[in-house]
Amino acid sequence: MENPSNASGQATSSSNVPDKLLKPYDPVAEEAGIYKKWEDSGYFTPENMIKDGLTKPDAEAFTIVLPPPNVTGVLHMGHAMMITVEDILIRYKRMRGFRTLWLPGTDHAAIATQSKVEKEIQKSEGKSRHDLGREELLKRVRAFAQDSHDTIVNQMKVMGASCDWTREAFTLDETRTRAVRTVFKKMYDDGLIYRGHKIVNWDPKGQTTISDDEIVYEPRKATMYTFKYSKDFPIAISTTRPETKVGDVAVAVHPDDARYTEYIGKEYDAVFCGVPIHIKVIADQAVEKDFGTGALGVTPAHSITDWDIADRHNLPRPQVINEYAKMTVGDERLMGKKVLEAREIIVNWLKEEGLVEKEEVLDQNVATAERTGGIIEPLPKLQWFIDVNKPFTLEHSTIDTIASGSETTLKAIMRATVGTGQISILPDYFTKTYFHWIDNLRDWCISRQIWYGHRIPVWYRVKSDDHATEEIYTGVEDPGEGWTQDEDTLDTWFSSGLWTFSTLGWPEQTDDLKIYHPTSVIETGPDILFFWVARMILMTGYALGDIPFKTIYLHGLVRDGQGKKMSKSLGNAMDPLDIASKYGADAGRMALISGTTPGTDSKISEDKIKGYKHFANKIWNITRFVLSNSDQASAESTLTATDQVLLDAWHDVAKKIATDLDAFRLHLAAEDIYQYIWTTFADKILEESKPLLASDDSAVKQSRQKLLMTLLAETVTVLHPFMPFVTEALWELLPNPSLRSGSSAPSLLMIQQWPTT
RNA sequence: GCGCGAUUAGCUCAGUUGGUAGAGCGGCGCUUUUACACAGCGAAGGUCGGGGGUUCAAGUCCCUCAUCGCGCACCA
Repeated sequence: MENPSNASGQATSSSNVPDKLLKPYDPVAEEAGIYKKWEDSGYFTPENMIKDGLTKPDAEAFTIVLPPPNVTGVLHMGHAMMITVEDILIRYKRMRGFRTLWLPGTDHAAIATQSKVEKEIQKSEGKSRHDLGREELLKRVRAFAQDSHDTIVNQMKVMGASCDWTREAFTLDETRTRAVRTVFKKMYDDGLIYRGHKIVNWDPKGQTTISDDEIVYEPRKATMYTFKYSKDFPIAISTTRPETKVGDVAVAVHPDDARYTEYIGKEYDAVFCGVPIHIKVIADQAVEKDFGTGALGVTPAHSITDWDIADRHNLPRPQVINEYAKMTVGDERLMGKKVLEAREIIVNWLKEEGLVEKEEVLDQNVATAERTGGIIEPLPKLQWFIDVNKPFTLEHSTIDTIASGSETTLKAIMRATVGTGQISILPDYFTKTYFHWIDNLRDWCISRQIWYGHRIPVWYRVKSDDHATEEIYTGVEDPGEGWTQDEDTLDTWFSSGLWTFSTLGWPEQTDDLKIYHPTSVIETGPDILFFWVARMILMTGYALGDIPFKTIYLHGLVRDGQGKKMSKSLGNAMDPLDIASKYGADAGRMALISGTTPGTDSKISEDKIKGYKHFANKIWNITRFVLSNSDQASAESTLTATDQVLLDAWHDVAKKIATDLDAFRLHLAAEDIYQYIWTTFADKILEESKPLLASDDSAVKQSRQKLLMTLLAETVTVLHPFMPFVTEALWELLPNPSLRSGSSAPSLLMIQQWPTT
């Protein structure tokens, strides 16, 4: 090979230094090709690793199921964080000899996806879902989901995700549908799923129910009016929602409140803005003496606490507001009016009648729907629920403190698994948050009035003999002719809750299930600890009597350089693809993981990413130096005492990195390998080597050459989980690149063994 | 109201069981020395939010206050 003459004179060339090493590292030129080599090798699939003798057949399994990204668009930096953390763990464990499976998939995200597509259709065609009809809308949503899926998979590959694409799953595909229906039927038969007429969170904007967890509270100013229903009514009450008061059936006071004892049990009639109401004074512990007048107007149909009070006192529950947040009672003044208009009308009426005693403005949290922003209207509706407190028999259990065949509840399962430490949460202070949530957990409303999702596997028909009785069927298979399926779909978290085992083929008793379940780690953001993580624990405990995973690793939110939350509307969102094309996926990964601890929000800036691009180039140049100066390096050379000390010191570093990775301290591991390579290997060892390599003492020289080659191969190996692309590219350029003997497998760094044990 | 977290160098953050404060970026000075200027060398910069306590020793443990953020509840 000819010595390339370089104008900047930056390189000495040597016969074993490949041309491309003479130029700065170009991530964009390398990364796509490298991913293809990995993928073509088939080694993302653990069975192929075993087949080729790279993993022992009896090796312990290490499993992560990918938290399925919603098919609502593109991946953002939060996803990038998730993929980076998981890929580091997976690559590390693969190199440590585990039977390593990273199972990918996507989530149909029911309401999120449908509302996004609906919005787009409304915008481009001016049509609503009702104009299109159920089938046509679903067709559009599916097409959108497919597009979105393809984008996501591409983004993941660009980031270097080493997941087993042959096992890819979708929360709405056939296998997952079978899992959903199987669990539904089992829960229905156990009496844990029931259909009930209860007060639910109704989103008038999205025209659907939502769960408690899908509510976000927004602080607003509200006027609280203190008034009496009529002139001769003895007790004043307070409310910020006078329009609901036409639905009042009682006034509740605290049993110990001396001011009102004389009225308890008495009943009154009044005509409230044209609506006749009948009010009974009752005593209930739920009333706070010190709030307002200490008397609470009970509106059972439109307030969750009032519904419960009505339950306790056997009160009627007249509905006065409908699904469109409009009044359903009264004369022409109220009937059909929106709640806000009705409020004004009633306030004016109260004032005219001289019933208002006090008006004050206060701060209030208004419940809004996370997805649509609509103000939640509590309404009584016939919906499907999961009973979290009802005892049932758990036939088979490996959950600590819950024996097979014993009676338990879903709440108890969620408590036991985490309480005993069988599942641990990182950082552990979230354990407290988790228990707090369980304490406040009520029955889970699982039916949604949208079309995209798992349709509730319940069918109805009217009995032919009496033409009156309704028959109900629930099951995995469609019962066929004459039956009508429930119109509603399931909350998207129902199917996500099954994810760790539905992806492994359940309800079939597959080998995958035996080998890879329970999974090792679930890695996700704390924002879906309740939505998803807790539901997985619930569902797995119920369906399998087992835990879904051993460790919950919660990463923090990724914010921009100024600490602002990234969002499209703020224009500060970063696209993982842009970062990869500008700095390389490796740089993006290192920037995401360095200086971040689980549970803590992190900030990422282009400067930070740029720093790690420089790091990739640094290793590139280290390799150039080592290769051009150690061409006579031989494995047979003996290390001098000095060099042995240096090698041992590196092995100590490598061991610490392994310890940190085992304990999920990824940020420490990343910083240690970075520090070692740059400040120790490059700045010290390489510099000190220059005179030694020029030495006449061949023992010293050969020892040093061997040391450099060894350190290069091993540091590149240890860095691989963090920066898989540049390390793989360099591995290819090393002369004798195999740390794993006796295998005919292609010499990919990805499948090498970790250098220390 | 209950609970949780954060507060460390100009900026962004590490700091695993208590043992003389670290990194990256930025800034400053010097160096184009044959791996790399996407670099090297050097220096600067912190009473670890305030106060109190435990200890031979506290960024690290305890109490308290302040500010910021988060979760849950309440919201008549």
